Amino acid sequence: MLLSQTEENYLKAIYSLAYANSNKVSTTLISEELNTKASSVTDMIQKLAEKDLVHYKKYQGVSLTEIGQKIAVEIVRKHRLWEVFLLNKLHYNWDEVHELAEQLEHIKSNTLTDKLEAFLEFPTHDPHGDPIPDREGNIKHHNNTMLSSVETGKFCIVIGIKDSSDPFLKFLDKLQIQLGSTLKVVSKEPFDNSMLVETTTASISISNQISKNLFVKKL
Amino acid sequence: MLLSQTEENYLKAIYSLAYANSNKVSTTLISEELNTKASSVTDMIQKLAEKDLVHYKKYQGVSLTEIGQKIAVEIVRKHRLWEVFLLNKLHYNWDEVHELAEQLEHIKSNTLTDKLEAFLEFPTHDPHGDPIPDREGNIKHHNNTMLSSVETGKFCIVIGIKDSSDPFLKFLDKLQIQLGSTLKVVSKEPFDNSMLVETTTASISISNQISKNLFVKKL
DNA sequence: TTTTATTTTTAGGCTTGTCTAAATATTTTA
DNA sequence: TAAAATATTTAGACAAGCCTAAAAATAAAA
Repeated sequence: MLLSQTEENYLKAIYSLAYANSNKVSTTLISEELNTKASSVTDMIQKLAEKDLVHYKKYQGVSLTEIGQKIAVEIVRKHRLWEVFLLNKLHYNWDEVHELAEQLEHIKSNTLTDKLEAFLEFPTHDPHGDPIPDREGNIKHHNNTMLSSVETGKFCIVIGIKDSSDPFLKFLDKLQIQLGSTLKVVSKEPFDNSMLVETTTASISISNQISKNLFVKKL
Repeated sequence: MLLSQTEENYLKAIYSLAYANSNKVSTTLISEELNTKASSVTDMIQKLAEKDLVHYKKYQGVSLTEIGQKIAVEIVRKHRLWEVFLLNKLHYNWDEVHELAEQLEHIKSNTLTDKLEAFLEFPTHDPHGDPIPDREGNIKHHNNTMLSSVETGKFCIVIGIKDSSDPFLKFLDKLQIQLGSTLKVVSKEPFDNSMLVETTTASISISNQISKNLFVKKL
């Protein structure tokens, strides 16, 4: 089945929203995700339903069919592999790769994704710490420990981030916090839940808003 | 200026046709190149003329403006760099890269092309032997010696091909003729202008149609 | 439970890029 | 150079994806 970029973007949007909102997704939610109007979403949903890519009953919201889900995961796979390429090979910063990957994920080829994956030596996670689905669409979800829940005095490694917004990524760049950075929680401030953290190079204060958005692995 | 993929493809088509046909290009020629109808071409030409990307007077054919030419060369640059990537890094065959590069050349980014070029270590030619324009759009054209004009007994190296059609590329693959292959012209047949040629591994008969399409450097 | 507010869908319209068919220009040929 | 052939342009239509405005359905509040 050959889909337009737009159709692919709808599937991807539904996929990520369904993941965050337990399956059924509303028209409005999709329209916000894609910066379109609800009426446009309805149009496209009906088109996708005709192609058996989504389950749809009027006024009841949408969910992906098995095929729709499979395609969505393939796009996610492509997106994340390209992100790795851009970061590891072309030396982009991790806050720059997303926008470009949004374009590259739509390149059509039977062989490209697998060749790219092999060239990158089968990475398991993208620069944001999100897992890369394998050829069959299987995804290994990493654990959900946030920096905010690490105890005082303990060490941990940054393995991913929850909020991939541009300002947040730029902020992390400034703090010199990267995937794989080792952090030590020196102290916590009960008043505002901020914490004092040591990196290998500096000692920094991190607000609760930040620490709730950093996935870590405890050491 | 932000152009659609379609607009970019028109500029590229006009560019390569103008190169082969001394500047002015006819509507029909473009329609054949792009597999559309002449009327569609007229529509698009008028749109491109409004944007000052082509010179156009009714019934008189089109040519690229300076800006149009600049954009066309940028697309060619991107196309050829991606071809090198696909061949050198992802290990595609040279008859497979063109179609994929047709997609990749439309990826929009201010920085991607230059980063890709650096990653590939500033290649000067693509897998078909065509020169890669530099950042400023300068192109080094290679010499025009065809295999058909090499004298009996002389050696030469394959540096490019004229006709990049899929069957031709596949045929070269089968003959194990690649960029950089050394050939020796053993004998020529005056009757049909075919020639007997020795590669490092075999001795093959090459028709005039083939030998007229292979750029070589005499040794 | 009935009214009010919100969400979703329908209806009709717009743009891009394409098409066919008809009209107009240019080129070729006799 | 006039008639015939060919090339180009115009006119009108269509699909994809989007929009606004209005109608219909659902959810929330009184």
